[in-house]
Amino acid sequence: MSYPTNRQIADLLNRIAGLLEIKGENPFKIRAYRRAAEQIAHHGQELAELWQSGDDLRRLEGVGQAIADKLDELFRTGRLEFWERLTAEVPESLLEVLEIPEVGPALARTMWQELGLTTVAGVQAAAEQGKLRTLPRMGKKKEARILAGIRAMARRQTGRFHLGQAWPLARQVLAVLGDLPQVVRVETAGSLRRMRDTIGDLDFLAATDHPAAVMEVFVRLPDVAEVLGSGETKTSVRFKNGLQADLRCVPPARWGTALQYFTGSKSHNVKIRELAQRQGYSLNEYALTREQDGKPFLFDTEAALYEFLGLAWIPPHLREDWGEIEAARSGALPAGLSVADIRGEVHCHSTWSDGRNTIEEMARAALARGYEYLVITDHSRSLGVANGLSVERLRQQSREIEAVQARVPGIRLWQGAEVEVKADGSLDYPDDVLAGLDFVVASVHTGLRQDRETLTRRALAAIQNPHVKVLAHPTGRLLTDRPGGDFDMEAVFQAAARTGTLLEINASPYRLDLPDVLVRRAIAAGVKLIINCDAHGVEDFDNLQFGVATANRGWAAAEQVANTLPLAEFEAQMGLVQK
DNA sequence: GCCGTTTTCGGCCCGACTGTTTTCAGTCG
Ligand SMILES: Nc1nc2c(ncn2[C@H]2C[C@H](O)[C@@H](COP(=O)(O)OP(=O)(O)OP(=O)(O)O)O2)c(=O)[nH]1
Ligand SMILES: [Mg+2]
Ligand SMILES: [Mg+2]
Ligand SMILES: [Zn+2]
Repeated sequence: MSYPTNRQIADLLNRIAGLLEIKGENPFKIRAYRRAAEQIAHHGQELAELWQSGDDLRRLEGVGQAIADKLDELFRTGRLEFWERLTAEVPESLLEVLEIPEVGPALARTMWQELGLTTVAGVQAAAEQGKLRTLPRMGKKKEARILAGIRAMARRQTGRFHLGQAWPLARQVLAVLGDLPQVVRVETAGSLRRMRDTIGDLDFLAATDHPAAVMEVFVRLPDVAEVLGSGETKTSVRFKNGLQADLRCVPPARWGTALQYFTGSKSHNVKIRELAQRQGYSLNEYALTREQDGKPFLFDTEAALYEFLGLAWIPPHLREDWGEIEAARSGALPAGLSVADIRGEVHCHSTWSDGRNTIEEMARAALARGYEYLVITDHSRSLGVANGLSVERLRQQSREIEAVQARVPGIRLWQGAEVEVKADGSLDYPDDVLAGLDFVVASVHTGLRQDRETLTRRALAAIQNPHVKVLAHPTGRLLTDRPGGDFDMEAVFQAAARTGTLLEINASPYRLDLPDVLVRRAIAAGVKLIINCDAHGVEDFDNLQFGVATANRGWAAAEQVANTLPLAEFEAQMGLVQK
């Protein structure tokens, strides 16, 4: 029997919240379900394991007696009576209706009760026939907005995007807005500033006394397909590629509070505002207002605001309500690391397999970034689609790397390989070949849909192989569609901690693997990490910032990341021979 | 439903934009 994962539990609690909302339940109860769901989704250790070892699930924030009882029932029986009763009362398909932009719980309820609509298709048909406008507080315009929302959903333009799509577009927008004379300051906010692994929309904050002029430029940006809304201080657009963007404008004097607000996360904001309340203030994006006399306090910087509330400035990537507010109060925020702390990488490709640049070009690009070392790890022989190297070609490549090393003496090069972990757990080169390599990185690329036991056995075999120094992209997820394999990550972490095998934080925006949540859990388990761009071309080294952000979001410090070590120490620690 | 540097009961963040609302509800940030 397999237990529900944290993700599945969180989804269930969110679905309960949605149906309760349509039912018209107490909004605070609904918030409680959503809050529990979020905390559980962000918990690095599986609740099923905690439950099995007899831990009290109420230790999790947001989980009290009622939800703990439900989890207990779920783990014991695989069912939840409360959910079964609820779905008997409120059709589950209404949750899809709730997904339609512009359709909230109130409208979902009236459409269901007044018109018997319970599906997206039904709502669409009713809207096309002009039936929705007969409902209270409904009219032609609202009906049209709903139809547009359904079409956007059908074109799959309402999902989430990875950083590789969001980041470049955001830089372009930022450059245009930053050049305007009316703009005093402009910054990305929201999940992009926090560097979440996926981005729902782009958020921009501009400090200006002329918001209309700035928003005018914003809606005329080249790739804007549609203006979704535009008021005095805020405008939303959708770009041609489906990404949405919000621009919020505030007077320059409000910058500190506004940036804090618009950076989020939502649950972080709620907690900060509750903290302000307890201290006798009310906080919004404009000011911190003293309740007793209505005196407003304005802040130029976020740091000044956090300090006023008795907190250290919290880096945006930590603002997820994972305990960062408590840590900021007690001076226990993680030290973190920056891109400049990374001294080299041990996982990259060249034209020898599926890379776009030669070994020399990769070496020179790494050197130009200030790297002290680089391991070339082309694919191993069984990965035919990626032009994996035969043993013979591996030998030839070794001579090529030596030749490049002679031409590019400023950076230490080693020959490694990204070696397939085959379906039976064996590696793709024989031991003597592995022994001849300076650095072996192991990857599970194939058979990621195998069952938990098989997959975990493969990962453990790789970690325990004495030649393997790194397990690359450990979960195998691909953003934004493919979830990782069903590995027992707790077993993976324990094995890696025991053997000292490094777990990768793959910085590719398609992967970010380990994900932030698991980085945090891995660190707790004593695992050492390493951040690699898995560069397939020189420009991929720019992705390092995403990997570093993922480490930071997982509360890492430099000492837990092996490639923050300078060359000599790295060599010593990795047992690399001096040639 | 959860929770406690005033509380085990009584609170629970706060504001922008839209539409048909003639005084504000709903949705979203
Ligand atoms: N105080 C408060 N702030 C909010 C609320 N909803 C959103 N915000 C703030 C914090 C968010 O990070 C910011 C931008 O909102 P978004 O909906 O774009 O969320 P965010 O960018 O965090 O995630 P996303 O990737 O876009 O889904 O606005 C809210 O209900 N209350
Ligand atoms: Mg956003
Ligand atoms: Mg937004
Ligand atoms: Zn690779």
